[in-house]
Amino acid sequence: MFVSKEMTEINRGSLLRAASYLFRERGIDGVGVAEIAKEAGLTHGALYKHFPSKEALAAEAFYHPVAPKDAEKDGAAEDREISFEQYLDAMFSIEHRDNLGNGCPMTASASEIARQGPAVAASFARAFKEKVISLEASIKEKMPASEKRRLAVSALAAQIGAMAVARAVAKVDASLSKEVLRTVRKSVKSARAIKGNKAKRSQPARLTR
Amino acid sequence: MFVSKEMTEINRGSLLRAASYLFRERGIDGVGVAEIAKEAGLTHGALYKHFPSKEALAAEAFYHPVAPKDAEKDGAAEDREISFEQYLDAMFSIEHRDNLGNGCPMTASASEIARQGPAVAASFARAFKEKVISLEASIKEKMPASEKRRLAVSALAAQIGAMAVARAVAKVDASLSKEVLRTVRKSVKSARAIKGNKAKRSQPARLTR
DNA sequence: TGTACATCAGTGAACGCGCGTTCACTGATGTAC
DNA sequence: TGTACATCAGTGAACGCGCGTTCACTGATGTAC
Repeated sequence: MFVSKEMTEINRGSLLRAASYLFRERGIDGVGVAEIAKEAGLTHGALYKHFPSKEALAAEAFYHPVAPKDAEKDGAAEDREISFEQYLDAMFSIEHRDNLGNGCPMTASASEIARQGPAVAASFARAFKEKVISLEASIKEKMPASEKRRLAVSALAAQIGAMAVARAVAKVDASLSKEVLRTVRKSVKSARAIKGNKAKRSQPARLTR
Repeated sequence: MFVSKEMTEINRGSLLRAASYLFRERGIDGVGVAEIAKEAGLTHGALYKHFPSKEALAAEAFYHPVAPKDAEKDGAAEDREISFEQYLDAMFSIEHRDNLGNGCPMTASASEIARQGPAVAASFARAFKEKVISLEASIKEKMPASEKRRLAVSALAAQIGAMAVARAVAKVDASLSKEVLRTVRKSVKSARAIKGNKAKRSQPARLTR
């Protein structure tokens, strides 16, 4: 167990991957460093040779979430070429609710970020903005950039809220849990359709000004 | 300090009020029993004469949130007669972000409920449903009940998500924090306007079927 | 290429800390006489 | 109405526990000769 340079980097990657998965699944406060290290096949002591603190690890894990096991080396192969519609279907699905670990990194931790340190908050902000940009790019309808951004921000916020509620009540009121996901998805979708229509009418006039 | 029957009930109320405020402000995991008891002017030991556990206290505090200091005895004087529009303005305001303690009981705790026990989850579900009903009632536009419910559920979920994000990034990116609140509020409002319009056209046909 | 030795990732016991909870004790309240 | 005493809300020290973090130690790695 006593470790070549190559192995060191692999272990660091394992720690990040485990942290990324577990934080997304159960939130930052919901997982301890010991469990993260164990999941990575190490002890908690080793974790502190790679990261100065749990907060630093959390900040980095949020900064660039790591794919679970089948790591695709070729860059950002994640969010490639899926439509806004597909995004929404995936975001608000029951499967996503029950398997948040591979989903968006903000959902499970959302309401506890305010209690974390500034490094985590900054990382959360960055992750949020990137996701917004990624969402904007998936909107194919013609509409002003500001409308796209509004749609993307609203969709993300709605997803975070809906998922939090859906998970909170899942065990105690399964039908409410499903209703929330279904309902909010529908609202977001119809907002897009309508804004798309509105934009088609109003946008040319705006552009020529 | 050693307590008449009357004083006992007052103290119980103080504990509930302190818990309700602090849980709403900082989430269940963000506050300890000692702080709650201190806020109520008691010690943590006394708390366990009134509630068997922190979870039981949290469940009850969620069940019927208590007004802060100026306790209005005359029943549910809270949500009386404000319009959906005003609801939204209050929900998505900066003031609400920075003073969640007197706001809706779910926002600060949203993403940590899934880690709490079933009593808290049940209480959360109940609080959510009641808030939905209260919101539905504030929608004056003519539209099918199902549309009202969709609007109410979506507005609440969006608020929970937007507020979580707004609070998370408030210290680290103030403009993003404001943008999220403003943007999501606008989306919810326009969804209402549009659904209202759509409903006016399609609802009569639906009713006669 | 072979040998001696410094490096440093990883180990696991131990630390301090705050948490939720328990419990022996206190003494004003409020009942029984 | 006055006295004796059981009740029980409140106190605060103490409990066990899990947390994030530290640290003396280990021993394969990989460099210097």
